[in-house]
Amino acid sequence: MAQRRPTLPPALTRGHDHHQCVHDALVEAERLCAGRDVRLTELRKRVLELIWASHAPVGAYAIMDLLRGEGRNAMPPTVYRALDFLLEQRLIHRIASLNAYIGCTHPGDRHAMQYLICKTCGTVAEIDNPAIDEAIAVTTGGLGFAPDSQTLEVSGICRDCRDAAR
Amino acid sequence: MAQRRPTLPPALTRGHDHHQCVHDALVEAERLCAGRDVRLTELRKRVLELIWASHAPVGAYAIMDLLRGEGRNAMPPTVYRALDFLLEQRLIHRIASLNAYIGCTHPGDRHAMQYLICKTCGTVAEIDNPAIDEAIAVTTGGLGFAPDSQTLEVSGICRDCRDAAR
DNA sequence: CACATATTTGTTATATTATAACACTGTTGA
DNA sequence: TCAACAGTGTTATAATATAACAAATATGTG
Repeated sequence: MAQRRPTLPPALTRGHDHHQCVHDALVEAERLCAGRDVRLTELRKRVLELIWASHAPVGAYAIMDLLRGEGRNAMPPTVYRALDFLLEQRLIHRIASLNAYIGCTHPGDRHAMQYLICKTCGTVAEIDNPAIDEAIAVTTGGLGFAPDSQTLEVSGICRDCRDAAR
Repeated sequence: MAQRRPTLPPALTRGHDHHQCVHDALVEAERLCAGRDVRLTELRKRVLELIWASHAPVGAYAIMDLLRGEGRNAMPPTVYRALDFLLEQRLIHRIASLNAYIGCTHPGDRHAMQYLICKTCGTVAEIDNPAIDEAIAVTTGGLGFAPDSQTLEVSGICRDCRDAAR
């Protein structure tokens, strides 16, 4: 098994082409859904795009307002059903401590959720450190606990905000 | 600095004296609050006791119902304020993925939240594995991210429930 | 003790997040 | 063509949490 290197979180990658980044995420989503034989409908795709467009976690009701802003008469179930689909397909994640949703940066491979949440600017960075997973596996294994999903949400202040504060 | 050994979570310790365990938690809470010069009032103490008595995470509205059951006319703010106090004093933790609260098993020392949540029986085990903290510290340090709080919530099936299923 | 102050609790109202239930529409395949 | 199913619309409501202000209780000081 190839060792994964910790990925540099997009939100911490200054000056990236955000438009391109959203586009790539949509293309990848199309590809994955086609391969899984599930339908990335217009609505689902639009919700995914709105989530990616912010690059920060978005609440369900914020998404609803955005949809309404474009003339669609969106009610909560409409949004939540789209979110449920995207969550199931692991194209987005839910950040429980924020009641908000964010695009998954590597939706192809099943993986644990690991997030750094900046309290100051609100950006969230998805990290991917195998060492964390291993440490968790040691503990769960020792206790006979069979994990099937997890979320790690670290709240703090990102480098940019710390630099700006000085 | 002394190396902490992973603690055996109370919920996974079969046959423990639960009454004693609740009592100990309350005594420890009294001690900590006295030392910190904050007031563990009757209401706050009762809420803490109700949370400990369940040994599984309890929702705010469940606590409200319990208080009402004993004649107290509890409204949401009453409960949430008590919860806020207990959270601030780190006598309880909030499990974001469940919108529920649970007693902290070692409230004396500031520590990261690490929980194993059994989907079958609903019990939650607080774990304390320094290796997880270290792995997280490596990543946050490398990214210049200054963490100040975190939650790790692992959902799965505990040993007892797996054994019972066979 | 008496009083001023601050803390805690009560009360009313409302915000925020999420789901249930059922009707309608569109897509797919026989 | 039409039966079956998946997806979306619509109405209502559940579950979780907070704002704002009033009343009660505790604490420190003269």
